[in-house]
Order: sequence, then structure tokens, then C-alpha cells
Amino acid sequence: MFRHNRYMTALPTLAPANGQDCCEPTGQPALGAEEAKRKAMVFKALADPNRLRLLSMVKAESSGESCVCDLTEPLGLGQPTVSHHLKILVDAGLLHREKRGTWAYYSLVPGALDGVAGILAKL
Amino acid sequence: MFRHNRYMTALPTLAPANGQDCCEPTGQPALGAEEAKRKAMVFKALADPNRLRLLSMVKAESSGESCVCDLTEPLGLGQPTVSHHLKILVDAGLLHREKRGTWAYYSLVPGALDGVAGILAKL
DNA sequence: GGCGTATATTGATGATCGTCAATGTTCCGG
DNA sequence: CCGGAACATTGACGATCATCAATATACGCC
Repeated sequence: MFRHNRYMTALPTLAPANGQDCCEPTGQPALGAEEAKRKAMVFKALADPNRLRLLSMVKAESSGESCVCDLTEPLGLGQPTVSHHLKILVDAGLLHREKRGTWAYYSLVPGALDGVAGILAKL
Repeated sequence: MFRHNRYMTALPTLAPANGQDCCEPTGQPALGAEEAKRKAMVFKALADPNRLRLLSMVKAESSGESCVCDLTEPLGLGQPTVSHHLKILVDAGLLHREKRGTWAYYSLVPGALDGVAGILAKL
């Protein structure tokens, strides 16, 4: 009965439990369960074709922002569905929502996409 | 009846239909539906905490590769589940699988994570 | 004040996903 | 050839998701 394992020491898996819950600046001791769950949520927001297209369309807009009525038709989706996707992107910290009058204008959160790239780099 | 829309021209949505189906080097005419679906698949592979941890653990391994039996315990998942997740990561082009004897060794595909970061940058 | 418009929210439904138990497959050592 | 070990595959089940129709909210205008 061989059982050759490293990692046997049960991993420092749980969240650091220190006040600041962001990424540990130390080497890369393999993601803990908590951090992994947080970071997976961002990728989950990106894991839908229509949401990727929404981000792309918002980014492509010269004015830097788009309102829902501009986004709903090119996607071929109903307005409630588009609103739902936009909410997910806002909750993920990727889009910013500003309501002016009856319209809601969505724009990219400045460093957000770079931040996601950073997650990948420091995986 | 107002209906102020740009984008009215039905978008150049469909895939370029040229032989090379990769990313268009042109500006950023907003993702088409096909490209968006392909790119979303990569993010879907990343959109699970346990898969992120798997990538992290494989990357953290000094030898550059890990076999399943090393990965199954720290995650607290059954072996079939780990195999399933690894398959998804391989199918997404993020991990490489090499079978040596009874063991299967998984390693990061060299430029893969950078490639994903590139998708984000050129959204 | 009341109507139309832009957007958000709710509820429902079919599809996909994550997980496990059980089983199959391939390899190694005796 | 046989038993065991490492891994993959299958089938099932509960959970989550994407979408829509219907409804609610909030705003601008006559």
C-alpha cells in the first residue's frame, strides 16, 4: 500500500481569517476555498456568451456608456433578460450603473477587466 | 414614438466565416455570437471554485505536474469528480494531460492563462 | 393628475451543472 | 494469469441558470 502523497498536511485551505480578506501577497500557496469561491464568481459572470457581448458592446461604445434599449435588440433577447445579465455584471464589479432620468447607463468599471487578468496571472 | 437606436443595422454578428476562425485583428466591432460562445466556454471552465483550486495546485507544484491522487484529497472531493473537473479544464485548453503507466499527470498549457487574459484585454 | 416610456422585479419552466456511487478500463507486480 | 491500484465513464439527483411573460416602479410630458 503505497499512497505517495505530498499535500498530506491538509493544506492551509481556509481563508486567512485576517481582517483584510484580499489576495495574499506571499508566494502562491494554492488558493483556499474561500478565495476560490470569490474569484469563481467573477468568472461565472463572464461565463455566458450574451454577457460577454454586453461587455464588448459597452466597451465599443464611443461615449463609454450604453443604455439598455441600445443593447436589447442586437442581442435578440428580451429586455428583462438583458437587465438581468447587466445586474450580474454589475454585481461582479465589472459594470457601473448610473440612472439618469428614465434611462440607465452602463459603463465599464475602469480597472475591472485588468483586475480579472490579474487573478489569472497570480493564480 | 422615439426609439433612438444606434446598432440598428443588425450587427455583423455571425462568425466571419473565413477559414481562420480566430479573433479578428481589426478594431473591436463588438463580439459576434459565435466568438462569444467560444470565449464563454473558457470562462465557464474557470467559473467553479474547485476548478480554480485545481489550476492553482497544478501551477504551484514545483515539478509542474500533478497526478489525480495528489489533487483529490485537499479538495475534499471524490476521485470521479476531480477527474470530471480536470477533463473540463483539458477540454478548455487550460491543462495538458499525459498518461504515464497507471498515473495521469496534469500540467498547465504554457500560454493558456495569458491567452485568457488576452481575451479580456481585446474584449 | 394621467399616460407613455425605460427599466427592474417576480414567477415559472426547461436546460445545464456539480456531485456521488457504481462500474469500466488500463496498467503493474506477483 | 490474477489481484490491486489509478483513473475514466456512466447514471442519477438536487441545485443553479438562462430565458420569457407578466407585473411593478419610476420618470418625463401633456
